Amino acid sequence: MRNIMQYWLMKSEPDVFSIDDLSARTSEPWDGVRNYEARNFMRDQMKIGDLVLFYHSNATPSGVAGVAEIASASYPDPVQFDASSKYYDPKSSPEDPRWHLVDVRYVRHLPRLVSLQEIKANSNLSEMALLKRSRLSVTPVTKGEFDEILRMAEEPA
DNA sequence: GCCAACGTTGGC
DNA sequence: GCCAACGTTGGC
Repeated sequence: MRNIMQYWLMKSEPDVFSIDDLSARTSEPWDGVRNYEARNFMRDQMKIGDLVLFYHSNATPSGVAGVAEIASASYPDPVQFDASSKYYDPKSSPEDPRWHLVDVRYVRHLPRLVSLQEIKANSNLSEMALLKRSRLSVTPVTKGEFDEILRMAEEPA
């Protein structure tokens, strides 16, 4: 039986790691997430091949810049054990890791950025978790929402 | 750079 | 277990 494809939105600050950076790599471990709900999505629900809206946060403007895909099963985030990392977690251990991640792989840039402002203005997207949970860096997206964002990117802003 | 939203920590 | 203090996210 084949798995049902799921859709996600993952935020990254483009000054730190942008869709251009992702496109230059084979895949990227999505490390540093330190929110339990976001972790649970990665650890428990993401499957290889799920599609991701790559969202630029803290940007001018912020918005969806591209598409990525989940490229690995979840595994413990290695930087949680690295005392020199800003993401080091002294309460975690390899025997009982607290933080898990997945690898993310570039699929494509959108023809243009679909801004947060446009997303807010589109009544088809009013239920997006992005809008309801503005601080969560990993959120689920419905197929309808995913398709709508891609459709918007094909049209002039 | 400001600050509102909101998740986490820790004293009690 | 409550909740005030604190820290972080992210739009503007």
